[in-house]
Amino acid sequence: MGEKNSTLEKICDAFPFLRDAGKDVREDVTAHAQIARIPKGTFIFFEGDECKQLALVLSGSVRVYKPAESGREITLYRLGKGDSCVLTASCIFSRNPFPAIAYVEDDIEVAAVPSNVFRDWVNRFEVWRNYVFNLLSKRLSEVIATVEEVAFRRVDVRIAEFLLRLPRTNNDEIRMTHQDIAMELGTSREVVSRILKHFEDEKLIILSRGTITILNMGILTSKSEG
Amino acid sequence: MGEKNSTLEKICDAFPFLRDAGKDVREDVTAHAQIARIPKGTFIFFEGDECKQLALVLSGSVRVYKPAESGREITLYRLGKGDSCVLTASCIFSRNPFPAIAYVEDDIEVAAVPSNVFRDWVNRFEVWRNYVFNLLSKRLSEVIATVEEVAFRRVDVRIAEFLLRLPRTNNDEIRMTHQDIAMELGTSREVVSRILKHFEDEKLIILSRGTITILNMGILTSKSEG
DNA sequence: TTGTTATTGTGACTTTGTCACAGACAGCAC
DNA sequence: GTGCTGTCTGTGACAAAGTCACAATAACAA
Repeated sequence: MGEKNSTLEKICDAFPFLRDAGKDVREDVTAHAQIARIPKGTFIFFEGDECKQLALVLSGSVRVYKPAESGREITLYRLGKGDSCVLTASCIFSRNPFPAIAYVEDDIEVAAVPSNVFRDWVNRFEVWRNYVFNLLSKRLSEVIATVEEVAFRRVDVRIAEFLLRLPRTNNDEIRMTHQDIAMELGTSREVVSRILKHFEDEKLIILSRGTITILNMGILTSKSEG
Repeated sequence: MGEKNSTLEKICDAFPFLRDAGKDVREDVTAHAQIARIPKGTFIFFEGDECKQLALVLSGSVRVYKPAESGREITLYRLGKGDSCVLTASCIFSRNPFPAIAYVEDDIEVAAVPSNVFRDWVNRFEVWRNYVFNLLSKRLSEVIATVEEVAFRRVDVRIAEFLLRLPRTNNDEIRMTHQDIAMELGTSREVVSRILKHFEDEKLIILSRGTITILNMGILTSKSEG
């Protein structure tokens, strides 16, 4: 019983609207959600032909990206705490193939719910319906923002922006290869190397194998706005 | 009464799932949906701060696009028969600004439903929930396809493809300016002119002011696949 | 040490985007 | 007709981005 409560507590932490939800909603969650861990490197959604479980993400990170034949790829969005793969589920449900790939880049903890149970929740509870709508509109906004990025913005600006919102060590170091950045932004490794080299020439960063050290935040920031 | 029935008939024509739906669903539609016409050139969604009406499109065409500061723009998707702007509605409902612009490019006929009524339908009827989910997943697939296009595919290929799926007169003429094509694909007018000129040099098309005549479908098709 | 692999650098080239124009065409006024 | 006024298209020069082939280097294991 104590364990059950801590499970619900964990889920409420990622899905705060459940705190204000009715007792029936919360009891259903307790009754059907199974906490599970999925290790880094796992590709989700494509295991079986159908997905019988829907994953509500409690922690960790899932990268959803689109690959090209050429080998290039681009990140569309990420799933984190409070997200879930309803979108994939809805694609699969409506028999459209989901047009992207998702994989776990940071071990995730999920509350797994059988698809038919989740469907039932959406049928019965408005809070779940609202959740799903909000999530879907958020996703669409993100992907539209990606369209704008690739169609209209310069790559140097996008790289500067990207570097600035990346986690850094206390020495302002970023551990990431040029290839990784290219795959994030949908460009090619050579282009990233070239532009980073320019940044280094301008004393904005220092490059070494596998790490980028940020020297001059200010100018880099102004670049990311230009 | 005969009028009411013909209204429902019109709506069923665009939303065929209503034919198989329960009597309660259909009666609600008859009771609340108002047929209206919106003329070409109207910008939708941004009239008032909130949209109190949801439009179910019966005919015509709405272009949803993203503009850039430079003046360039790109089409994200279109709404036609059987579509609706639930997405916008959901964005507005969740207080995210809708990150694009929509305007009527071909007079549309819509069944207008008050937002709160539609919300009620979604709460009560599974057919409407399914409709909304299918629509949203379709939209997302479309926008993801757009990301792939701009990130990974060559402009000449995209233009060839675009020309081939455009409506033609019986003389294989397409009435459209280079600027229009550029705005469709998210590139610039000069690039379109340049590439069309190449196509003309290769005897694939003939250019004249405001029209493009397709000469050699076969080679153009093979280009569009390359 | 030597080999192996991942990562980065580089030069030459093509494609795409930008800018600043110059013509060319259609419609309309006169 | 002539001339005016937009809109549409063409062009040349350049910058930015993507592609290709290959060299150089760092990290690391055998």
